Amino acid sequence: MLSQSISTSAPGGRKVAPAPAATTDHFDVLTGHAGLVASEFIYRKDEEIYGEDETAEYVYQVVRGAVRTYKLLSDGRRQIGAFHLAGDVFGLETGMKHRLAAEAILDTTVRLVNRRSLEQAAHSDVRVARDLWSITSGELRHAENHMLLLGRKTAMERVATFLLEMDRRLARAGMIALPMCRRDIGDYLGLTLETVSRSLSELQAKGVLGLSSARQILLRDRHQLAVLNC
Amino acid sequence: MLSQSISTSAPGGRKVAPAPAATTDHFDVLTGHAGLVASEFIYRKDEEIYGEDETAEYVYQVVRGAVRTYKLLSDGRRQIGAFHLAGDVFGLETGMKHRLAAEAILDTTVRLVNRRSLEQAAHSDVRVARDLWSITSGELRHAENHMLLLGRKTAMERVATFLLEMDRRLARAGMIALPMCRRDIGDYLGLTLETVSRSLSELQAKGVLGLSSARQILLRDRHQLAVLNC
DNA sequence: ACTCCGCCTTGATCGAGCTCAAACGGCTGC
DNA sequence: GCAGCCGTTTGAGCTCGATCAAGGCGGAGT
Repeated sequence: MLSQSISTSAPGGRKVAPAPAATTDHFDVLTGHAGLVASEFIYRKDEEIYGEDETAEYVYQVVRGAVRTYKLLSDGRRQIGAFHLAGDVFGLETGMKHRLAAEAILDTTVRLVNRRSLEQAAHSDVRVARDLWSITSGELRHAENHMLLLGRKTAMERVATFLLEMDRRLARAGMIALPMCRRDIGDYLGLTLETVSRSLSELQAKGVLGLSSARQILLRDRHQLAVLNC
Repeated sequence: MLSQSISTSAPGGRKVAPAPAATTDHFDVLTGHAGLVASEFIYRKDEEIYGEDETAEYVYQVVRGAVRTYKLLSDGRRQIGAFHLAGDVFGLETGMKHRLAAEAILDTTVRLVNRRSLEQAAHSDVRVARDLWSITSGELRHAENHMLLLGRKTAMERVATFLLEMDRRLARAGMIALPMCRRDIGDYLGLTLETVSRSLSELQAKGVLGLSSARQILLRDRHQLAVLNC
């Protein structure tokens, strides 16, 4: 089945969304400058956006939805490197290939721009070049923090750090509406889904958070989480 | 005691090395272009080069020796993010501050260049801008691979990956001469020094490697290591 | 040559998180 | 309204790597 309601042209065999087949409007977060052609696509839940080691033709920005990027070991063990939420850029590379695979966590709209035209813009506009570097640098900062988490934090500390990150990135009206399942969280934190579930239950029992449903979280005591976060 | 044999001027209160107080020669790996003033410094074993959250005034390149960059938790748990060996650039940031601390693993000579002058060069020369981005992107690639290691690999797999990385980066005449102690390796791999030691002993017992001394390693069966590395 | 000290190895035990298993709950489609 | 299913929770037992402990080894300094 197709990812989009109307199919027109397609990069990499995928189908183009109807309305803004080509716009000169934004990709603001990416470039801060116009002159680039951006298209919108919709990926369905669990659909692959690109694979590991696939040639990197496009750079992406999440419009609506959420994306996970990950690496796999040959036996199926998975490490999610990052979750990308509305506004986030992903898939930006300096080399030829994507170093992680990317999948939609739920039905997700992305804006994408040709990677070569972006590099061309960077060639003529130093501000674009600086923006590209800044995006990669931001990803590196996240990865460095995450290495500390994966290498040295306890399960409870990992979950606390995760909750504070999600609170910062997607809290609306004090509530966190998680787009991802427990397995995704586990594969992000280097834990099993059972350990994630147990940690959340323990935090709920202690009154640190409230779970109105499994994916609707209310943080009641951010200070306590921050202590766990070290 | 001072880090250098002769002291002259000093950035950040440190003492300048005698010979090349200012050269227009290289920092080749960094810029690929001249016009930048680079100084050389010597740091002694275990000396701090910069601290976490310290203002980033300089970008560094290892000339001789080795450097570890790391983050600490409040209780002293440490995660080493990377080892930087001869030729490697480190300390490059887009933000104001260093996100990891840096220490010399042993007596180490570094070349350093003012961060602002480097950014200025990037402003006028798009190739410099591209190089800076590439360096950060290379660090990100390493961090992404390391997240997979820290989140999902077993102790033996981590040690195997480490050995292959060091073989690639510093093998001379088929031998690996490790500059770092077992604790450093453990803090890099998210293990204890005892587990690192046990893993190496086991690999030696299996004939995969030979230890002429604790830090002199001969890889006898790279294929077996590659299998463990997945 | 000897001693000291830091680094490394090895052994014994412990425990945090994993694995295996079962039951629960909420959503979807009939 | 009901059945089935997927995601989640909870329980029980196990295992890998951590912790605690004791020696060994080799290089630096006297």
